[in-house]
Amino acid sequence: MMEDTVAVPLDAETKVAERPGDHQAELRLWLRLLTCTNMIEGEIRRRLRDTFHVTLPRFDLMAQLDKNPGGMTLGELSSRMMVSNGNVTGLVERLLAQGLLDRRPSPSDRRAQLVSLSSEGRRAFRAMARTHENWIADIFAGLSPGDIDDMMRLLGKTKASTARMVAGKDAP
Amino acid sequence: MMEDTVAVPLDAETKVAERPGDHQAELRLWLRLLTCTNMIEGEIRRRLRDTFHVTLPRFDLMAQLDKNPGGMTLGELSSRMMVSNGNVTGLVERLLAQGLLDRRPSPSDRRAQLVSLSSEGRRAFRAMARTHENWIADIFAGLSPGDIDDMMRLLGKTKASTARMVAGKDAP
DNA sequence: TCAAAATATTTTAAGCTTAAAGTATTTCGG
DNA sequence: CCGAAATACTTTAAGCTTAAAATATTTTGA
Repeated sequence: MMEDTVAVPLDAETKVAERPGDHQAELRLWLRLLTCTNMIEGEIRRRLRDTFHVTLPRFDLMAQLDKNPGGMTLGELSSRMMVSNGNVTGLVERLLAQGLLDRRPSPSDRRAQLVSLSSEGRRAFRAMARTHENWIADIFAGLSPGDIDDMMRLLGKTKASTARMVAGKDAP
Repeated sequence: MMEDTVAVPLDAETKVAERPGDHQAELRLWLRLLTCTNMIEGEIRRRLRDTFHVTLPRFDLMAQLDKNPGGMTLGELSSRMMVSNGNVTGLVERLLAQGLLDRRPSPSDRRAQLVSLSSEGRRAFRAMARTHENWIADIFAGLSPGDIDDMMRLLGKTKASTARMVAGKDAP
């Protein structure tokens, strides 16, 4: 059997199941990626809570609506946010109760409803978004513009590599 | 495109708040980092569930115990995993109920207890870890060794930059 | 047309997660 | 020694999240 054929697997796309199970570099990369992201996400959550008394999921939902002033259905929110339908149902309920959203039936589909930011919701979101943008800039202030470009490129490559594994891959 | 003179609300106050509030590059980087990490994490969760009927937090807890055969206190688990004490209490309860953990009182401190993998837990974890390692290798298969090095370095830089913001920073 | 399939949403049950408050024990300073 | 502070852990209340089942409506195809 092919033993010492270390030669770069190229794009072979053959599962890694090659020789020995030594994938320490990839494991360490994944651990660092996860730790780093969680650290940033935790800090953003903490600040949103302490400064604006809002949770990250609610902020994210409001951000989607801010980008779509015409309103969105729950299904659109669900797919844009990459979370389940039931999740969106609950988030919208709570934001409606806070008076940050408006809701109206879809004119074309009686199953669906359209939600959008209320005027209070839009005002609140704009204020939060400005500050949030500065937090993010501060967090990445240690990276040069070149670093940011490099990281964008590498993350793009990672995303593409991951996409090959998600959903099917083997499916005909 | 956006109108180009939106009169930046220049509310300064933070260090980044230089001239204009244009931190689009950093925002896009953060969005991509988050999306990429969530995509990978979601896939790993899905596979752990479908293949081994285990959740990621339980897998992570078992991984800590596998690295510490002498047993760990809940507090050690909590700080290593970077989650709250109450969270660990619940995870340990469920893993004990599954027979995957052993628990004994700490010989030196009657407030504390030591938990470790049961023999069944160790056997189960080892099997899962081997497969998990291959999943991670597959996911990052699109990155060259050089890419992995670059990404490790950039994430290290990001982590250091973030650490400056977390906990205090302004505190005297 | 009309029944079956697809779609939009809600409900349910289970688990993860946290902050804050509470309990038990240990440590420390006087 | 002894009371105060610190530490290890648990409990509680609230919210996030998902998969799966259920409901309502629309679309589709014979």
